[in-house]
Amino acid sequence: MTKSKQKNTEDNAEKKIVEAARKLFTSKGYDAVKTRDIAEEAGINIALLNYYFRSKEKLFEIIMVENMQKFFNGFSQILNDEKTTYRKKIELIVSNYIDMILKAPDTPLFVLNQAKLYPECVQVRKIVMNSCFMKQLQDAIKSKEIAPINEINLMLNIVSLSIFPCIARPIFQTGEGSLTHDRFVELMNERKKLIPKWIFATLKIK
Amino acid sequence: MTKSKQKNTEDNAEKKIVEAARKLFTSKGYDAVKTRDIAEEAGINIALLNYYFRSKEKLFEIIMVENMQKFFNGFSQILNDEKTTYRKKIELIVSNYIDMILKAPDTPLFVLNQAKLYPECVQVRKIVMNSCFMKQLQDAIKSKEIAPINEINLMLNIVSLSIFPCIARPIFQTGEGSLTHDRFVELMNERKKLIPKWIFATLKIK
DNA sequence: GTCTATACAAAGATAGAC
DNA sequence: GTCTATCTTTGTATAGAC
Repeated sequence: MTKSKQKNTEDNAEKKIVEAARKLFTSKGYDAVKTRDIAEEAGINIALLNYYFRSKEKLFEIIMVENMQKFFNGFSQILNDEKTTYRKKIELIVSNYIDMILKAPDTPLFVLNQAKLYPECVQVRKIVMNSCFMKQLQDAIKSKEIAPINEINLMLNIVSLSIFPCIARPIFQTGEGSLTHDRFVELMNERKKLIPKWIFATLKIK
Repeated sequence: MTKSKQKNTEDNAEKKIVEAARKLFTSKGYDAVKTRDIAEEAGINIALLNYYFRSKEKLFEIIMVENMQKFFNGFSQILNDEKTTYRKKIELIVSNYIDMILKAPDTPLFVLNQAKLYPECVQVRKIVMNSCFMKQLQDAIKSKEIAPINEINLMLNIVSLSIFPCIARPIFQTGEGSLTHDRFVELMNERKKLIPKWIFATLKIK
């Protein structure tokens, strides 16, 4: 079968194009990236991009779906795990997002920019409101274990504290005497423990 | 003086171009906006855009500076007001940002995208670390009035809780049974009171 | 100051050779 | 599958009439 003669090699053109597109689209967005940039980054000819993916738009879609999944998949799994407590879920959401951010620092801003353009593509509120996590939370409020809190507020707080620091990082990372990469990683790893503590403290307020 | 014959009218072309550019650049960014879009939005000919501003880039710079000032000016003023306590400063930062966000909801994401492209243009860490607010905070820690907390963490928490919800709004605002505009405004106004409470709660943790 | 027309440049997509 | 060459479309900037 001559068709699959390239399937075994690791760095074929198709793969290199996707990798280049992932890097560029994720960090700069659709409009700022030119097909010629992708071709150069991948070390191939522009014509090949169209040969494999038909258009810039189709290629972008692949990268967008990838990023959306990276951003939301772990999240909804954690929220609906019947075996963990709501407190454990909070810890897991935080560490899950911080790990993701340290590995793929461009993904959050990419996803948020995309979500602004196409809000209809992202359906998080429903996922959150119908989740196992929400039920556990409402039970804890009913039994007076924790003080009443608006569920949207709580969810916003958890993701804000986890994700925003990575988005705002360029603002805090100025020239001299500033937040180095290593220090930032250290800080975010500390926050894995601290954010759940802070969140639990807010749940005690009457 | 024939030169200023248009200065008095309210809706001259120059002004209309800036307004159109503000709207489009702030919501979509530099690359996604075409000069023809701006001209159409302003109801003028493309040629006029070049006549008044020489290029798309120069026009963009005007809008960028506007947005940066909108985002940072109030912030550094509040941080350095000698007459307010650190607790009052926290309340003011929160309500200042939430007010700004409700009035100009596109500005935060615009600024963060810009800051990522040109981190050297934004010098916030220095402003925060050398501020009156920081000194007051360190005094409060020394006198055991509050538990020790990393200053960067505290600052991150305050701005995360205030700003992120507006950036993440499209994610939570799905089709049916969802966060309407009015409900969002209400929620954010509630958060003006709640965020300082939450922050103060975290300052009590040993 | 404002418009029309147009030049000039960049970007996306395709045909056809190898 | 990959390249060169080229076409089309789109975007930016300018010249010149009114």
